[in-house]
Amino acid sequence: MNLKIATEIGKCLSNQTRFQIMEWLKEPEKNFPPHETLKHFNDGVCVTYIQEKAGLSQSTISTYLTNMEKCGLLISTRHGKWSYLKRNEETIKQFTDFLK
Amino acid sequence: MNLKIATEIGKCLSNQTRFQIMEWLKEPEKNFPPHETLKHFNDGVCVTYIQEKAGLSQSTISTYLTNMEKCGLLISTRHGKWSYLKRNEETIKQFTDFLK
DNA sequence: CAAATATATCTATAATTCTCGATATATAAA
DNA sequence: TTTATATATCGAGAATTATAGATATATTTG
Repeated sequence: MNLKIATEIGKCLSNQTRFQIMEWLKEPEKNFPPHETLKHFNDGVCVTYIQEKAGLSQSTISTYLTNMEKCGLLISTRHGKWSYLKRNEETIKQFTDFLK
Repeated sequence: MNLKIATEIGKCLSNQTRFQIMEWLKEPEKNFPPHETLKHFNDGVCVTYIQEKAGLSQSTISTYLTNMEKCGLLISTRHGKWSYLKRNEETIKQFTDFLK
């Protein structure tokens, strides 16, 4: 972890919707409906579910998630036409350790 | 810790200077000259020293520090005409626990 | 291959944040 | 009580971020 990445993570965490996404992804089963195709949450939650829950436009949420992945807060996995997002616990730990 | 305060902390941590102040204040003795009047760092570091180290204007740093105190990242203590700032480890822990 | 679906990117305007100089306030020193 | 010093607040223009609609790309399905 370095200062630049840490502040990029800070930017992602400076917005309530983005912070909430991090919270929601702690418990996908509790916060999202089951995936019809993918029968599990091993790789996280698809963009559409996150977008619907957040109530913002598709492009806005897509931008959020892309940036959150770029700074390492999220891990993105493609399965066919869907992108699934999950928390990157390793980076999260590096960030909190850096601050503490 | 709640979502609103957490995102306010995120805003403070979204800027390299502000994040660095948090880092500098981990080790005042190492990062700042000794205080002439106050002989210790028990209450942290005075605004002027932080301002000089950061290299930004007095008003900018004062605003930074005020906001960092408002969201609980820093604790401010007045001694005469000086304000001393130190990290608020309790809030920092609450924030990192909230994210994890 | 055409149509449908999911996601990503582009572009532009609105909103917010950055940063400073000017000024105000509080305290100490002369 | 005037002057000096440290910090806080105000006001404004510059810079950045927010957000959406339009469009592009990728993948699946018929």
